[in-house]
Amino acid sequence: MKEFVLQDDFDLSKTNIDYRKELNSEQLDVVLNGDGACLVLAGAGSGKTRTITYRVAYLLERGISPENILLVTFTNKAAKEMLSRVESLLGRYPTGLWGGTFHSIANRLLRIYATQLGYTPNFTILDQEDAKSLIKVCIKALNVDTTSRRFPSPAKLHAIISYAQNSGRTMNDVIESRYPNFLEIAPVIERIADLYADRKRQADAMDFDDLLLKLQELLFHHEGVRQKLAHQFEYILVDEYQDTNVVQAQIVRNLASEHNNILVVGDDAQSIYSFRAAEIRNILGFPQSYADTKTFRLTTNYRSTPEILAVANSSITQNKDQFQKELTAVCESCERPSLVPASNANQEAQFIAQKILALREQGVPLSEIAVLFRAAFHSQTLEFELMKRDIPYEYRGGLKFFERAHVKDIVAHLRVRQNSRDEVAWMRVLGLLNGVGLAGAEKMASQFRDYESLEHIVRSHHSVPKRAQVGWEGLRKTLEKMSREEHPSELIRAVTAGDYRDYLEAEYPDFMDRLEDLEQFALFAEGYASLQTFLDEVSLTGEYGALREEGGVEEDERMVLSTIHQAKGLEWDAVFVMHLVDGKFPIGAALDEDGGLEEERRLFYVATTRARKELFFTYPITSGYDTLMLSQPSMFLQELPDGLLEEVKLKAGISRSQHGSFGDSQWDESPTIVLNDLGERELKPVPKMNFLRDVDEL
DNA sequence: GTTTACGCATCCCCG
DNA sequence: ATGCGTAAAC
Repeated sequence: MKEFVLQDDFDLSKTNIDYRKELNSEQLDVVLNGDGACLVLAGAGSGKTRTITYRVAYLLERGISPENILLVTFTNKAAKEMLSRVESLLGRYPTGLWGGTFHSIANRLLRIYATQLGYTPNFTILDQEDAKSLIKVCIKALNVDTTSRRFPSPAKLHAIISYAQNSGRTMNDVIESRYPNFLEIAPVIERIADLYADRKRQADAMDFDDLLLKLQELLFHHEGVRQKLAHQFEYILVDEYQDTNVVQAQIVRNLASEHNNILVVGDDAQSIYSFRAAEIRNILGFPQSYADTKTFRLTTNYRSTPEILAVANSSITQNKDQFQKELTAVCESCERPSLVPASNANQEAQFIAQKILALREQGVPLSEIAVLFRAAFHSQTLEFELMKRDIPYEYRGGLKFFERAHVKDIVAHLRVRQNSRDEVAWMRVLGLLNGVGLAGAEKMASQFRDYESLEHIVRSHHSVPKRAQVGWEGLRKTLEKMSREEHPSELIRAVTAGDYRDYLEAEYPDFMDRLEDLEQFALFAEGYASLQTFLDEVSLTGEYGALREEGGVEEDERMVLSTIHQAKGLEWDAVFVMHLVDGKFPIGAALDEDGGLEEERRLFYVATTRARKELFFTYPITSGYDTLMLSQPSMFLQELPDGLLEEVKLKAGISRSQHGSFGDSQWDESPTIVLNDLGERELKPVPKMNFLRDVDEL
């Protein structure tokens, strides 16, 4: 056992926590010797979160003030979880500790220093959709000819602009290397990008990229601020460092520039955010960037069975561009992961639903079961199946609650209340009025630009298109009421009590449900003291912080549907990875990109290593409802050596299979897949009745 | 010139 | 289901 050099001024026997007992030697080493520049290479399931949590607790026990510690995590949820674990370790919540994502930390700091950068402290945050609509306005304002072949969509344009900013490269460079087909229109794209930046300025607004960029700008150009902050953050810990980009790395470097106590944790095998310009060299080159870096390795996997790890280890060795590593399992042996070919997406969904029920019978709680997929919309068929069987689930990925149209409408109202220069919000609010489209909204919004506050705008006279006059009068009443209110929940109710209610009723058949949503939203808002904090939370998390109860079902009783990206850092007893066919996973579009295939494989690695005990790989061998198309199983499955997986055959009498326990009679009706003598798959015709039923379910 | 209605393709991943 | 582009009405 390795000996540890302890801090002279600190006696480990006097701590509340028995670090030696609760951590393994690798973890303990990090916790006790994590001062200075430290790189922790932590494999999946190696107790990374545990190590960081104990490290924070240790620092606090050593007498470091919470406000001198900065903990950067990949999601805000992760930060909250870690801090509450610190609380249960220490018996007190580390109030004042800085924890959150890069974006949320940047937001907090920028609210303080906004004026030094030419923004006001109540600047607006633009989300993806806002950014898109502002770019749309810019395209129109520039009179760009978009009819010429293959002009990029606003979303694509934003992706290009965003990538350039996050990678610290020029637009031209990015277009040349990643979007060569847009090379001829590169000058046009740059003009759009410039106008987009101007418009954001004018609206006192930042998009997500600006949050990072402006913070970096602040630290770089304002020496006093850098010194103050770098002095404040005595200890900095960064989780998931393999997914940081160059801007984030610069921010970290600046913030750590006084004390140099910078501890980063990550795993190059789990780098899955290159589309966000994540820079793997940040972690690989960390020892070169920081002198006297101490490197730690966590290589013992406490999460998964050896059989699951064998699959993960074997798969990731196919990647060339990586550190060689192998995770060692300590869990007991169990069954091999299952390989489940289904005849179509519907049967795949049926199998998963059925198996989930069987697992629950065996005593696995629903909250310990997850189904993972590559793209948010891959879960559709499964969702129908789960609803049909009343299996409660929680969906992660895809449209977040705060991104739903009616919620965004309300938020837009709140935003103009907070920042009356917020052009994007105005466009949305005005666009709701009858007779007002893109042009009309812009005409009106441009008149509002010079006013100081909402109150002034409401009291003044504006030229309003004839068709919109009635609508505007209604809106003016709502805004008038809003300018007298302060609290977010009252503001929300002011909107839903006004003309917006009529709009909802006219527009959506399910408007009662939506009104109910908005009342929930107002209730949620009651927990916030200021409008600014509330809006920040809405923009930066996209989802309720605390899970709400739906239909009386609490979190514990629900299984999880999630994209693999969102499943990062999480774990479950039983995991299904679905839609494992070529074209879907690895997803076709990824193969065009440099290193795309290897990133897809890392994604497969992340998915695999989420499972503790049971793992199922499922895929439909056909797709389409009218014309059946045969699909190939994912290459990630095909490239695995024989014997790692247990193939499950779905057919009549399936209860005889080794996995047993789904001998439900309805399987007799299901399409049949058998292996012929050569081991090739034969597809039996799909029974007609069954086929029609499938169609009805759409 | 604008708005809106309608048919069509489309949808990777995130804060 | 959403969002785009195109064509008809205000």
